[in-house]
Amino acid sequence: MVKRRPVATPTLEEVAALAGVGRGTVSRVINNEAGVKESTRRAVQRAIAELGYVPNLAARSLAGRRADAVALVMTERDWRLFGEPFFSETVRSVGDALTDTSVQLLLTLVRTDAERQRFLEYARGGRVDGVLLMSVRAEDRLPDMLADAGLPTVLLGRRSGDEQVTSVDADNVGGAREAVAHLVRGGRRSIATITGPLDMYVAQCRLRGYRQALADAGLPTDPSWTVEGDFTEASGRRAMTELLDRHPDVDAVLAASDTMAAAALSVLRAAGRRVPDDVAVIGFDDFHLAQHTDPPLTTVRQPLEEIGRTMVRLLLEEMEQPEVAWRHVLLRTRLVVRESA
Amino acid sequence: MVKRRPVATPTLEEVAALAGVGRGTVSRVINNEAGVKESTRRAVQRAIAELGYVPNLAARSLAGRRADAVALVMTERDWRLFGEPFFSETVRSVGDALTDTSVQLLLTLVRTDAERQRFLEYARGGRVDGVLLMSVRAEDRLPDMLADAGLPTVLLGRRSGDEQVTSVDADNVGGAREAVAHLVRGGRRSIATITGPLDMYVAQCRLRGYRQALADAGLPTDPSWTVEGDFTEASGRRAMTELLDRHPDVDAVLAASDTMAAAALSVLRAAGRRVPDDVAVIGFDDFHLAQHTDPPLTTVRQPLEEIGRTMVRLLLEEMEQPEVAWRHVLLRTRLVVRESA
DNA sequence: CTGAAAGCGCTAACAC
DNA sequence: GTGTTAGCGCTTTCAG
Repeated sequence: MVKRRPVATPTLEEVAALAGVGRGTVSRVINNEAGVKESTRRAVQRAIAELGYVPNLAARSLAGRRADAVALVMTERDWRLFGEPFFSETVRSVGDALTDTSVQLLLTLVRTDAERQRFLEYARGGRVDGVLLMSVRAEDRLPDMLADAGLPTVLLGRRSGDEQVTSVDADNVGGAREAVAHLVRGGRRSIATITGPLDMYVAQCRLRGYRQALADAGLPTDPSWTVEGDFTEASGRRAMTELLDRHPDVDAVLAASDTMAAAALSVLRAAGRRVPDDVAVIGFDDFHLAQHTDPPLTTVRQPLEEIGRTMVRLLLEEMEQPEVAWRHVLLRTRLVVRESA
Repeated sequence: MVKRRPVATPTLEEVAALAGVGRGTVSRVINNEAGVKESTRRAVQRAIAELGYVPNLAARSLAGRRADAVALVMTERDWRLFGEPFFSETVRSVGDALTDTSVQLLLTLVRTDAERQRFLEYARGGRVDGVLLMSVRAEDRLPDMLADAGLPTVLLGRRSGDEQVTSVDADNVGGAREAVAHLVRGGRRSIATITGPLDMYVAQCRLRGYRQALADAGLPTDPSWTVEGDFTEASGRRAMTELLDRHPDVDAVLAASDTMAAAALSVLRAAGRRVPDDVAVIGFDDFHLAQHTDPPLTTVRQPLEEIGRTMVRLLLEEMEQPEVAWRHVLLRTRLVVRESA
C-alpha cells in the first residue's frame, strides 16, 4: 500500500567492507574478471546479494569511459513507418544481434529540432557508445555531427553516392537490375518503371539498376517509360495510369516499393489487363503485397535480418577499435519469383 | 574521407580556465542558473563555443544524481503491436508530452529474460529517472521491482484490480457500460459480448461493464451470451460463429477489440445478417475498423493522446517529489456513434 | 556574485 | 591474488 522511499543504494565500498575485501576485488567480481580466488569471489557475491547491491552506472561510465548502450535513432520519416514490417523487422534484428551482449539498445525518436538537439547532447555527452540511424534524409547532417564527435555511427542506407559515414544497405542497383533481367528473360520488351522520389538515393539506385538491365539487354531506355512516384499507394496509382496512357503496350513494370506495385496492379486490373499474363509487375519487398494482392507478385526482397545484424557488427567493431575511415556494406537482395512471367 | 579520431572532449575545467573563471561559475552558466553577472555569463558562453564543449553526462549524473532520461518499456506483447495505432499513438503522445522538457525519452525492448535483466540493471543503475511501461502481463513483476527500487514507475493499464503501481488507464468498465446502454436505448435486447482473454484485467473490466449495463437495464446476463476471445481476428470469428449458433436471435454484439468487431461483422454478413439493421456491432477503438469495414461501426474510443500525456505528468510529478503511495488515473472513453442503431 | 574544495561511486594502475 | 590509490568531470556547499 505504501510505496517505499527510495532506499539509499549500497555502494561498492559497503560491499567490500561486508565481504572483508578491498574495492578492487569487488569490482573484479562484478565485472567477471578472471584472477579472483573462488572463495573470495563467493564471499563477495554473498555480500552483494545480502545488500542488494546494484552498480551505479554513472560512476562506472565516468571511470570506465563507456556507457554500455547504443542508440537506434528513428527520424520523422521512420516514425510514419512505425508499423511497417521493414521497420519493425529491422529493429527486431538489431535487438536480436545485441541480445547476447551487455549492451542496452535504446530507441530514440528524433522528430523535431528540439528532440534532435537533445539527442545530440545525449549522445555526445557519452550516454551511448554508438549510434545506429535509420533512413536518414539526404540533407540531414545528424550522422556527420555524431561521427565528427567521434561516436561510432552506422547508417541504414546511404544519403548519397558519396556517403561519408559507415553504412549498410541493400544492393538496390543489383536488385533492380536482376529483376529487370528476369523480365527480359521472360520475353518482356516494353518494360516501364515507377521510381521512388528521386531525391532519395535509394530511388536513384533502383532506377539505375533498371537502366543498366535494359542497356545490358540492348533495349532502349526512353524517359517516357519512367515515372516518378514517392513510394505511396496514391503515387503508384497515378504513375501507372500515366504509363498506361503513354504506353498502352507496356508489358512489364518495375515498382520501387511494394505499395506502389500493389497500386499498379490494381490500376492494371481496373483497366482490364491481366497480371501477369498480360503485364508483369515486380516490386521491392512484399509486406503489403502479401496482404493485398492475389496472387502475390514477384518481388525483390531485402535481407532485413542481415541488415540489422550487419549494422550491429560494424558498430561493435568500431566501438572496440575506432576505424580511421568509414565503410559501406552492400547486401545482396533476393528475387522471389511467384509467377511464370 | 578520413574519419577524425575521437577528439579529446574538453572539460568544464578547461572552459573555466579559458574564460578565466572558476568551475562553479561555468557549471552555473551551463545549467542556466540565475545569479551570474551577464558579462561573465557571456564570457563563459564564448569559451564554451570556442572549445566546442559538451557536458559529460556521466559526471553530471554522478554528481547530480539524476539522469535526465526516462524509459518507455515495450514488452513482448507490445512488440507484436508495434504497428498498431494504439501503440504508436501512445508513444507519440508520450514523446510530445516530453518535448518541452530536457528529459530524453528512451524506448527499450524487453522481450527475453536476458533483456529484462539487462534493463533492470540499466534502470536501477540510475540511467533513467523513471519508467513507463506498456501493457504489462498480469504475472510480470517488473513494475514492482522497479517501484521497489525507488524508481518512479507508471503503468499503462493495470495488471489486476489491486494494482500496486501507479497507473493510467481508460475507464473500460464505464466505456463498455455506456456502449451497451446505447444499444439498449436503441431497442436491442439480445446483446452478446465477445471478450478479450479473461486473464487480462482490461478484458475483465470490459466484461464487467457489459454486465453492469445489462443489470442496469433489468436484462438477464446469461453466460451463454458471453464468449471469450483473445483480441485477434481469428478468435473474433470463432466467437461470433459460436454466438450465432447458440443464439440466432442475437441483435447486438459488444466486442472487446476492434479487430474482433471487424471479424464479427464479416461473420454476420456471411451469415446473411444485415449490420446494423439486423445486428448492431460495437468494438473498442476503430483503427482497423476504419480500414476494413464499410460503413465503420460504432466504437468505444480510448483517449490515447490523453493517456500518454497523463502518464508523463504522473511520472514527472513522482520524479520531482516522490509519492508515498501509488495512484491510479482512469480516463473517460468516448462513444463514437456511426450508425442509427 | 564567484572561487575553492569536497565528494558522487567506480575503474584501473600499481604495489604488495 | 588482492588491497590501495589516483583520478573520471561534474554539482554543490561554503566562504568570501
